[in-house]
Amino acid sequence: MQNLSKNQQIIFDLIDKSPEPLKAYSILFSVQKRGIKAPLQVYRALDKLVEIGKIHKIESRNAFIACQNSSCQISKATAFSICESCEKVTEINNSNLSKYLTCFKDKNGMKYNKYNLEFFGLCKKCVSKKS
Amino acid sequence: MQNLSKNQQIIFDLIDKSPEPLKAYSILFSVQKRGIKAPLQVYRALDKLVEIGKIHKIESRNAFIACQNSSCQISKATAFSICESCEKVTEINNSNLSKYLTCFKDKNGMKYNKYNLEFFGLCKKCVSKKS
DNA sequence: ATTAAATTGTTATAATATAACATTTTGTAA
DNA sequence: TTACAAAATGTTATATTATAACAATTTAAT
Ligand SMILES: [Zn+2]
Ligand SMILES: [Zn+2]
Ligand SMILES: [Zn+2]
Ligand SMILES: [Zn+2]
Repeated sequence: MQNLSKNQQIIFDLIDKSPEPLKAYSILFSVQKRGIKAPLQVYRALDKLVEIGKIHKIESRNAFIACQNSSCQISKATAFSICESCEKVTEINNSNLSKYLTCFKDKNGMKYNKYNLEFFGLCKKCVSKKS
Repeated sequence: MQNLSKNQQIIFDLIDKSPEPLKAYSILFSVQKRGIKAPLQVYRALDKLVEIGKIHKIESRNAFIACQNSSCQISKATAFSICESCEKVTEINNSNLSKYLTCFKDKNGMKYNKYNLEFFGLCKKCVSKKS
């Protein structure tokens, strides 16, 4: 794995330190003091980081999170749990699940080489708050 | 299931007839001749149609497709296959898969009440074209 | 008839993402 | 070490997707 470029490193560090998924323009705002001034600079770094599997995009939220697995095969098999109340997102690392989905074949005979799964619900904290 | 309103019906008909997922602004363009002139009118109808399970949003494409199952429990359990070459999208109706995912519990103990799964690959047509 | 909920209409604006082009840096191989 | 190609950067403008705010109208149940 090659080193990250300057912009990629700045943006990865920010996402990696964040306890929650970050949106592109909130990233842009945060890194402006470090010389990254335009949306494209952010999006290009994000694209690359996604491509090499260091971060993932949470599609339903248009937000980015650092890979918590180090075992996602370059973002080809991703699963997340999302709390609909506090918006906490956790990457799921479950070998049974990933095996099941990686091997899954539908009737149409199509061969899949990638999947993304998002679960929604209430995290433990939010469940207890409501009761 | 109550009847759809005028705007909802117009927009559902369009999506239902389309062989491919439709994007909001392409829908807007198509229904302007029928008196729907503003983005919000489209988005409101889309929101409602998603809510009642008549259509689904393909999150990775920001596009909408009619439900092909009639058995999606109000969009609480959705799975799609997406061809990365021709962008054909098919809703997967596989009881084994839906059972597995509906019952899935991760170590974190979080209880899920909804999921969305998107598979990516090459459809049969596109596979044979490349060989 | 009364009323609440849902839907519609409308203008403006926010948020997300890419096009196009020029320049610089980095890695690699003659 | 020079020459070349690939990757990354910088910059301006613009395209695409989505929501805020407010007023009016329609629908459906008492
Ligand atoms: Zn990961
Ligand atoms: Zn929560
Ligand atoms: Zn469906
Ligand atoms: Zn295809």
